[in-house]
Amino acid sequence: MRYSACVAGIRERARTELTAEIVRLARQQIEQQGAANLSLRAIARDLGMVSSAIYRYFASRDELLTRLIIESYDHLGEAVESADHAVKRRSDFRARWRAMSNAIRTWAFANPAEYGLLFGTPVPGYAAPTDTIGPASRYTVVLIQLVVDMEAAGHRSTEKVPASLRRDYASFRRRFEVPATDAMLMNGMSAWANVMGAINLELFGHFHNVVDTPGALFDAVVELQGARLLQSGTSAGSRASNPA
Amino acid sequence: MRYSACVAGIRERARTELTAEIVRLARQQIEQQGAANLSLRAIARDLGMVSSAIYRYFASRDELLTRLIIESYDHLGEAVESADHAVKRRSDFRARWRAMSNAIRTWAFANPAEYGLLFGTPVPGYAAPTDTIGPASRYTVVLIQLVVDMEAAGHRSTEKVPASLRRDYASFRRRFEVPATDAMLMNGMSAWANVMGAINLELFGHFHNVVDTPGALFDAVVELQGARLLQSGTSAGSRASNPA
DNA sequence: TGTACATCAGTGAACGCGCGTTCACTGATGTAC
DNA sequence: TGTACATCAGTGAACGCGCGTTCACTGATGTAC
Repeated sequence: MRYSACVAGIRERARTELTAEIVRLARQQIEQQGAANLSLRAIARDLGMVSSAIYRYFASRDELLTRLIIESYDHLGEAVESADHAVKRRSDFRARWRAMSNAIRTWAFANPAEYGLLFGTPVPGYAAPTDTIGPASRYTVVLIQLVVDMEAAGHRSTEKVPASLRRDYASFRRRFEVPATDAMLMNGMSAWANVMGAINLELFGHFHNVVDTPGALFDAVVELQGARLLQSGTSAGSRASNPA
Repeated sequence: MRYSACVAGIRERARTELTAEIVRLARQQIEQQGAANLSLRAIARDLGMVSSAIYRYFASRDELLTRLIIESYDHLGEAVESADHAVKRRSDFRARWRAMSNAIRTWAFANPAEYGLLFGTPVPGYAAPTDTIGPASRYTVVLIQLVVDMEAAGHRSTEKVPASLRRDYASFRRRFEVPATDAMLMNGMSAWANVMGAINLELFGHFHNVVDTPGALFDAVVELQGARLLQSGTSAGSRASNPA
């Protein structure tokens, strides 16, 4: 048994390989026909297996969907993390903001169906289990960290935060141990919504007949939003207000 | 024949009524199970008719979908228009911005599936015909008009607009006869993306575990964005910069 | 090293359900003379 | 006002396809003695 644990058992290895293959085919399938039409039978067909065989690997269609969602969130998170980490001057907040925004958009356009799975219309009849919460927050952690770092570097937002949000932000700070003021959180979330909105509109075709080079519009939105993030009053030197 | 044209023919009347009924049931159906699962047979069942009867009213499922999309865009457009028109002081741009943003959100939450139909993941296999373009732009016209009115009142945005967008904005101005500077258009589109993003995130459940009163967050985002729209340098008096 | 048993991947048939679309038809409503 | 014909809404059966999930089974791979 120690032996089999080392070599990881030929059966066990086949198992993980086939599981991965199923997931890969599933991803390919939603890329082509949308998540709502994900079909276990079609996957089995592609795999050259009988349809019921899938049930040796996933207990149900929903379980497979959950796996896809979790992996997608993880891929997105990874992309955003590594884009941020690639910015060497950690105090160059504008560059970091640009990097992470572009990472989200790039990932979205490289994997439109997966993006739709995460951020589009929820799949009817599917209720996301709690296991998705962790991975779902991964890419947002990067955004939050940016705000926190900015604050640590002396940036202070002067935006007015409505009273109704103060309690929410207080519990948010506690839950995720985020040392950031209400105003900065506010600012960060607005920036987040801005980027996600621009991507949604572009990816789902709402820039047709509006603008011919939507990529440029996205860049401009990111620049504008970045400038606003930084423009918020800084109590430390003027280090952060150098324009692009 | 003049007679039948006046009373609009009993047959004709029955026809328009049944058509409306089909659309109503279709809308009800996507509200419950999503647009991807819209089923002609189910509608016929609800109607107490045989499934093939639907084909007397719609040539195909896609035609019905198109009808739903067009009507939804129209309802949204109507809601946004009347919210804007309800603001009596036309120069109170902040109030108008608030009114139209809230109208979009209110409509979205009152008709989540229809909103999803318009702004969520596109229905797989469905290609929107050109008839949808007009209605689709209806609500955006209201937003654009706000920007134009602001500009006419002396507001000037100082945002830098990247060269790559200038040609787009030039043709946009020409096509829709919109007398607004690049910078103002830029600003308006960013605001648009911000509102749509916030609604998408909230409606599709991405504020869970982030904030407990997402409505308040939306309001705050709208206020922030409104302030930014107005804060852009004004060359006329200070009339527009009165805070809420 | 070899035998007896347990695990488990994949099979094939079936259950019970869904769907969009076509087509020849009946019978009622409308139209023209 | 009455008759002959055309229009058209709704029927019912069929085509050809899809789906998720269950279940008793075979036969290979792994395990314990």
